[in-house]
Amino acid sequence: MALSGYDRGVRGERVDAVLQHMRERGGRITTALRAVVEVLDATDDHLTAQDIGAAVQAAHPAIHVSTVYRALDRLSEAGMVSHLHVGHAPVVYHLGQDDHHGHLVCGRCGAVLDVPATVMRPVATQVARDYGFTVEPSHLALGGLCSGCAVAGPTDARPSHTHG
Amino acid sequence: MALSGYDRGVRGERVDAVLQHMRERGGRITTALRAVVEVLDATDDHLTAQDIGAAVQAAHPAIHVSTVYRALDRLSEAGMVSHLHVGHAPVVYHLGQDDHHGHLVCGRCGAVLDVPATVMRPVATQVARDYGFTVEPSHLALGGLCSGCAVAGPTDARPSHTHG
DNA sequence: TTGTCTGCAAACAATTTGCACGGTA
DNA sequence: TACCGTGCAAATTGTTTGCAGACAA
Repeated sequence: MALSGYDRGVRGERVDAVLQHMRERGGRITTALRAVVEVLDATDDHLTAQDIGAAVQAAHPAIHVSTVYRALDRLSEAGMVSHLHVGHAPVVYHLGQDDHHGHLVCGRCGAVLDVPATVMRPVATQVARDYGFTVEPSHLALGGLCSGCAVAGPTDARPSHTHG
Repeated sequence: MALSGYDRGVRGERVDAVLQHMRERGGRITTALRAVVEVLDATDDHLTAQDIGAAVQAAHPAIHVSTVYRALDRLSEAGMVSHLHVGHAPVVYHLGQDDHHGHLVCGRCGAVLDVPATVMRPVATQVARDYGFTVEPSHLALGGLCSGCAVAGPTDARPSHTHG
């Protein structure tokens, strides 16, 4: 899912770029950190911490989920990873600061589609004017049904716990 | 917070209307159910289950939080109550099916502002056309900063756990 | 009377944290 | 070598569930 409608950089190269950035920031490049970044880089999906943990452990069984959380924290602070709250499901993470896009979250299958921030701009402008509310495109999520699920009927925004 | 920009019906009358609806639906009108509805009716705020539990227990100490959850479930199924996921904070509930409005969620103070669905319509239309995605206005939340918090600087959408 | 709801406690899932140790710089 | 980052286990938080009893209809 999470079919990116636009370019997000060349896969693989991104891993090095991110790690380089983390290094310059004074952080240490550990096995866990690298593994997390690689997992995130290897997919267009928006992954939960558990998803990432499982993927990381496939290669490095000793790496604990709590370490994944801490790596994600570190990456978030550095602005290299963003998170998104999708309904009642766990938080999903993805590579890159997403200042430049919003999200469409399917309430049925849990898919997350990225949309350029430009789509959101009109609403952002209007609520700024009418409510004094500053929309942060990065933390923007529109609930609804993706094209695949729309044919299956309405939703209660209560998808099964697994997503994707 | 949650300054309703439009009318939501006369307070108090709503309680009876909701309970009446529940009765007609075949449900039983218990002390807990009535208390939950009254709490929701008494505020424009969007309350967490814990908030509601506390308020309910002020009048009826014996009523358990799990009962509040079950009452909210019942009310949700009946379409009398809607819930909203705000960032990493707990789910908030409010009276009325909110098919007709969206939400602005402040990432700093946790305030939830209601906005008429019309504001969201342009985006809804555009993503429907471009992505085949059907936006459900009820499950729509724009993250950002409310007017009060905007002056205090940017956010990480990581407010303190308590909100309001 | 009867079956829905409730109270309680325990289960659960996601995430965080304290502490001593290990590995990166 | 000096710390940052890690592993583990335990604590937290929000929410759900099983069960026996209570109460609305």
